[in-house]
Amino acid sequence: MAITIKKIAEICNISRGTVDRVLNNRGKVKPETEVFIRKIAEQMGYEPNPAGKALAAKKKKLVIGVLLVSEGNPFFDEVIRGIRATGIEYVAYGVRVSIKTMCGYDVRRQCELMDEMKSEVNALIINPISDIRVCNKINELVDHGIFVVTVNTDIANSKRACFVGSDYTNGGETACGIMGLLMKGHAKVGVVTGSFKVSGHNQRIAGFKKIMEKKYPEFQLLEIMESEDDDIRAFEVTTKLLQKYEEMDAVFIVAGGVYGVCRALIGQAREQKITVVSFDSAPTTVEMMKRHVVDVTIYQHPYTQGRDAMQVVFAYLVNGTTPKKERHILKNEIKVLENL
Amino acid sequence: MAITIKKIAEICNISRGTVDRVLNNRGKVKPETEVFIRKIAEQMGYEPNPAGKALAAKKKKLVIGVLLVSEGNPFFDEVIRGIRATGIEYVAYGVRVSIKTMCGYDVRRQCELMDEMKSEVNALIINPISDIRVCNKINELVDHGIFVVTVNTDIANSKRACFVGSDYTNGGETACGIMGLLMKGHAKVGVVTGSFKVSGHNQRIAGFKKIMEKKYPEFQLLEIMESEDDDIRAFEVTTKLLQKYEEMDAVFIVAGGVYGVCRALIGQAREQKITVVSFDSAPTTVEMMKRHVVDVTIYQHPYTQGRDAMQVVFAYLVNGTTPKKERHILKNEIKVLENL
DNA sequence: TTGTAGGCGTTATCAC
DNA sequence: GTGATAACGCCTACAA
Repeated sequence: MAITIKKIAEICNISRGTVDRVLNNRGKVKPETEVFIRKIAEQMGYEPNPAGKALAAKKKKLVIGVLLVSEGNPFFDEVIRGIRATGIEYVAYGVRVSIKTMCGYDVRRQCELMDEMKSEVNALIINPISDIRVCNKINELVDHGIFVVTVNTDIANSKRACFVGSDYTNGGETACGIMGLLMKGHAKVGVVTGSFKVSGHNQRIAGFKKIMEKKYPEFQLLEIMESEDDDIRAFEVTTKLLQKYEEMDAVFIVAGGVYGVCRALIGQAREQKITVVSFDSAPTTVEMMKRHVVDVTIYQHPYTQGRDAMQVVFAYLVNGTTPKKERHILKNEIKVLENL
Repeated sequence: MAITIKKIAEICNISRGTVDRVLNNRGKVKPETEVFIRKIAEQMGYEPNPAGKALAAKKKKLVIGVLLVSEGNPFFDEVIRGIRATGIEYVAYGVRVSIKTMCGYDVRRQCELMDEMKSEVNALIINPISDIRVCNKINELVDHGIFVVTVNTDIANSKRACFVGSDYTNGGETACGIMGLLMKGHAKVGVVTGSFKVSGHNQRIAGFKKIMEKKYPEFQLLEIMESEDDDIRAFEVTTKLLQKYEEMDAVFIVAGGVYGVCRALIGQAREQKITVVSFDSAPTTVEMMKRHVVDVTIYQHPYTQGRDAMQVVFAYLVNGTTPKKERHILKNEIKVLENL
């Protein structure tokens, strides 16, 4: 049988209450007693019992806040589905989930919503906009005692406890790896990225280039265009690419705008001659896979991202466990129509 | 706040003990009282609290038995890793894991080991040999009150509570899907299966054929050979295939023997001209991917299979939850070197 | 057949 | 500062 607070109390000849105060840093303990108790607990290898914690947690009425820049992005529909499904399991532990979504990269709005949540939640799951003001606001919440987990996108040098998402560089590497096989090592590739301002997109491109240089010297990267994750814009830039490069036989779609790119290919009747690798599996992307326009897509486990972020938060709030790894990285998977 | 046993007891004006006896089918309750209590519980939507159950479960010293035909099969090394890692999390709940492994498809031995475990475990995770005697033995354990979960391979018409594994047919479909893309729809395919006696292997072949007929009419399936999951045998049959079919430009490896197949390809200096799709990522398979002999491999999440099987068992034993779905199916993923 | 009570481990609330 | 005690929800002896 493992060591408990009660046992430590007996051994130290003090009450469980005091041991609890020490082990949970609640203060109001004489320094000597504190040191002594800590030593004993350490020595005996005390590990809090998750079931006990969970049972006691019911009274706390914990709230997990979720703040996502997700509106109009089908990827996040899945993330939210994972969060909701997991949240239902947690009601028995007295945990409630409060989800707020927003649309577009509006730094001020994200900070505002975080301010609102500051007094209402015990933890926050967020896909932060990459901006110093958001970073500072996150740090502010953390200092206020809120447990913050970033999901899908991380924010550098912030005090967030954990990041749950995929490895962007590896996503690009994987895209190039499969494209190399599909093209037998020879391709003239057009690239449609989301934005040069989004580091995740740039990382994917860097990963793609890295494998290209290492494994596929016959690959030729024609040009990189920005779609701003917008289908219309994607349609326009792809049309330009097609006109400019008659020889183009592959397209790497780094981010959103998949549908727009495909419509451009179809519009120029080049969709059967060009191999397309994209990311994620939005409904329109799936449709384009069924029409054999998109050949393969790289999948980032959106549902699992939501679920795992919730599990990390739950483990902390209810069981008092801090995540083992500060980055929780999911694999990039390759999907064809058959294993979607 | 959710409804508890205590509340039901108050409402019914009887003791918690009696309510507990009813709700957990322990008998020794007057039929009328039983009916009444059940009605109230139903009405109020009683759901046992997992934390309470977990806490009380500590005294039971539960044992999860694991019986795997796994020796010499690297796929199961990963399954076991998932089981072990998950098991460690469960010691705090008084749950112990007892793993027995065996080698080769020895029905009598598997039944013997199940007999041994019958009196020692509260649940069993097993990859059953497809045989009526094993099926009967499983039913015997279930009738004896043991919660049985099959992992990786299911056994038809048994009383097992849940199956955790992948969809074999879809695995074959996925293999054909990606091969179709790699070969631009034109291939003369040699197939090396494990055994015609193993239904999972046959299902994969059926899935492959299905997509072939539907999507790739130009595919030609040359011949199917059995390797008996043995590298030497695989080497031999592949060598024969190579000699017989000069035109062969693709190989579909349905099960084990990947290394043997690859060595044959290398031996005949055909490895660069032939596209290879295999299953799983044994160390030798990874090596052959690095040497560009195997192009892609289909991945069945072995670690996750182990982990999820444990979670299903835990939820039942400790939280009293029966699995929502009787089949817990993991996706078939496509792996290249970059996203292994 | 039913009721009582203590314990599983942690935590909050008192009283001292 | 510290200690005692009653929850949290469930289970199981044992008593009636």
